[in-house]
Amino acid sequence: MDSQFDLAQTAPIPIAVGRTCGAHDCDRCDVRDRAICADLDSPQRASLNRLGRRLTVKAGQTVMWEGEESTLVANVIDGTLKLSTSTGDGREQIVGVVYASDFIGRPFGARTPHSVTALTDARLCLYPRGAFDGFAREHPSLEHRLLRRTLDDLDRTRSWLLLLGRKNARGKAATFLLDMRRRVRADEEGVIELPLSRQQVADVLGLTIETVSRQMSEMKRMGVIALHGRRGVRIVDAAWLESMAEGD
Amino acid sequence: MDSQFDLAQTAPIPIAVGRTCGAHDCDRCDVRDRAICADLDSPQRASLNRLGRRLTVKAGQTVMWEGEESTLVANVIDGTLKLSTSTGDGREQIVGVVYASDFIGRPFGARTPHSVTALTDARLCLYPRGAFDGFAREHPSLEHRLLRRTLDDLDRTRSWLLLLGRKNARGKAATFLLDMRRRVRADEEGVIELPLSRQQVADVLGLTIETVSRQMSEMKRMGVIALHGRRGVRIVDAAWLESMAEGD
DNA sequence: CGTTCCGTTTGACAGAGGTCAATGCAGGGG
DNA sequence: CCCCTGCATTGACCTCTGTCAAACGGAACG
Repeated sequence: MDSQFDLAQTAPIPIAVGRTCGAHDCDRCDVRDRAICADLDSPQRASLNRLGRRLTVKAGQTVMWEGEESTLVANVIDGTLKLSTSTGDGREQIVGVVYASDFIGRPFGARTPHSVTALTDARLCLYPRGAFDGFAREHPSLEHRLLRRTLDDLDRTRSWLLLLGRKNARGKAATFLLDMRRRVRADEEGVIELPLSRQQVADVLGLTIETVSRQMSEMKRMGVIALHGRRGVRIVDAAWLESMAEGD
Repeated sequence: MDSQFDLAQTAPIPIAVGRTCGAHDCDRCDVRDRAICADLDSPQRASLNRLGRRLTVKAGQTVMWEGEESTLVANVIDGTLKLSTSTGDGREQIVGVVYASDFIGRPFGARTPHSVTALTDARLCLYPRGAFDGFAREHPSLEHRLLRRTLDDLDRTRSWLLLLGRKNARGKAATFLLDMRRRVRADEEGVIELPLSRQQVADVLGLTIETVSRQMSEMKRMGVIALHGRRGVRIVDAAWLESMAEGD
């Protein structure tokens, strides 16, 4: 149901092919004070760093597959990735979108419950799961950050249940745009560059690409938003959008 | 959208009205080895116990309200409760169902993101959030249990996104029944007593009560399940149900 | 044992969104 | 600079699920 884009690009690329480089300098890391390692002191960060490695992935590459053994976890240094699952007959649902400083993978568990695929080129800080688990158990401040982050993820995911279960297409599209406004920085003219294609937006919202397109077009016609090319959106009337998100 | 049942019973009952009793004996607690306090030693459990109190709630009572300040967290000793959110115009979505030994409330956060309402009579082990947070920070083994539990919750919630976003009514109903089979013990004849009314099942699946009812009736007609009264279900052909859950 | 209440089931109908198909258009390559 | 590829938009149609309404039936009560 997702485009051939993903299938074509991800199938032949095992994770080892991503470009890895040796240790990097954690003290100068871009996401140092937002990632889960933020509360570690410099020597602790260094020893965590020794467990892992950097990985650069290109847009479209899949880093982890749904249902496979959970062997890796990672911090996102840079870029945007999607978490997704599929039904037996191939319909896809995106269950999360992660950004710089977010954490991916399944610590303390045998299987990765969803696939992780890069939406943009991305840089990761990759750790073997077993080693990470051990390190985490010995560093409560790390586990604490991970716990808070997981609790936040859970809250956000549960609010998405309300969207998928009870909102109509209009409300879904409006909620999505408001969420993007919070998560993606706009340019000087207030235009947000969506990290997702129309199909991927549909996969987030539990809709078809046609319905998403129709909703966007109609909101544009109404003057709530303006569209700039395929990925650009400018929110013209945020209050109106908010009322739509609640279902009017 | 949920029945008057909830509104009538929950509105006038502030939490303080639930029957509380003094400290209980943690060492003899029913859920002692499954709840998050499982890895504490006896004196640690005792000091946690001193922070909290027992609370007995009746079916229909709401223990926490969506959006209110997060002042309480709790272990479920016994009974079943639902977590729910609503849209501005009153449509409800159940975002989780919790059972004995589960943990409820929002530690390390200002607001409770969803309401918690008892589906059956229930007993809770209630802690002030601030005190619990402090205790948790000082006891990594407790935080570790909480982290694992939260990671499991997140996985389960994400798989529910797939259900709500991409499955049809048939697939939703079938998946729900299979989930109940795992979570609720059947009697000698294999009959599962659902902890949810039809309306509540609808609120879990993002459907209307009529659609749920029709799906159940048709599955009965097909011989996949048998219905016993309002809440009883016996799964006759689990394999068939599983194929329906995947979408055939 | 009958009555009432309320959750559940069933039916008829309508509409939101999915499906299928054609057209439009942005962006990269020759 | 133009063409070509593939995503996006638009349109026509149909299906699934929601809505509204009525009938049913189990449980509690008199």
